[in-house]
Amino acid sequence: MQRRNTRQRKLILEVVRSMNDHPTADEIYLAVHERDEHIGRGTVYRNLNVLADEGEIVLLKTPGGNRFDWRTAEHSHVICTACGSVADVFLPYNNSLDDAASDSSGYVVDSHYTFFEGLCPSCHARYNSKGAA
Amino acid sequence: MQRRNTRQRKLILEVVRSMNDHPTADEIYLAVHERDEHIGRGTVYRNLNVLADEGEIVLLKTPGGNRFDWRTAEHSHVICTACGSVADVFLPYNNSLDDAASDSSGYVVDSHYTFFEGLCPSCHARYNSKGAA
DNA sequence: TTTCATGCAAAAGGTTTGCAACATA
DNA sequence: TATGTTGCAAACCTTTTGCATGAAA
Repeated sequence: MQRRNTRQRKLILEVVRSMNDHPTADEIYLAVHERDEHIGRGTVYRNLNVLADEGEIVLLKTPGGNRFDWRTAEHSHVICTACGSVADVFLPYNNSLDDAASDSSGYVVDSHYTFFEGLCPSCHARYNSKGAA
Repeated sequence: MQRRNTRQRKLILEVVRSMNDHPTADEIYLAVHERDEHIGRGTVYRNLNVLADEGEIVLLKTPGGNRFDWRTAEHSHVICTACGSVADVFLPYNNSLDDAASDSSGYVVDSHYTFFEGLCPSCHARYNSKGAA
């Protein structure tokens, strides 16, 4: 299937690249919709999948919805267990883990990703000031 | 909120413990429903969350639905990218990663989980015999 | 008896899809 | 001109929720 570089696809990629966080699909739809109110959700969701497929952006499956990241270099993520915000974590990729996992599971493992959980700076500050653990 | 150990809750826990894979919430509902056709989805989903909350079982968020695992000891998982099946991976937990992630992100990281991707034995065999990479 | 939990069905939240009209190559 | 893509709305799937009824403690 030969792909077409439509006006909409270009706009969606541009918008994702302009967003600094790790927006959910719907947040991207909202941002795109602000720039062109005739673009539908279907188009945005479809194109996000296409772009992720092509490697233009990275799909990040998180509880509460798929998120997308324009940084395609290998890196991990941390999610705030209080507010759900996501940030980047740059750590060296440990290839040997995949081999160890293959041995342990019997699957042919070719990759892994690590998801960290914790509190973002502002939630941490808030919890601390309220005295909760 | 004082919890009650209802007939339904006991049955649901029993069913999860009897399932060897990593069943999705709905698969568990189906299995429970086979034993008592009056139990509703709401009850099963509610109780799975309660049980996970209490630490009786472990909630595993995967694309395509939440899965549950009766093995509560720390371990990782591998998912087959072809058929979606999930298996256990027993690897030592690397505490130092959390510190490194804290440094990298600015979050206060307290845990992480690693998700492996690959092919399960039967999908691997199938792909190989068909000649695909 | 008190109040937490159930069963049912409806709602919610996120994503995908069918299809006729449209636009890109 | 051929066919991938859009826009719209409806369908889907998984999970949550409202509420009257039922059952643990």
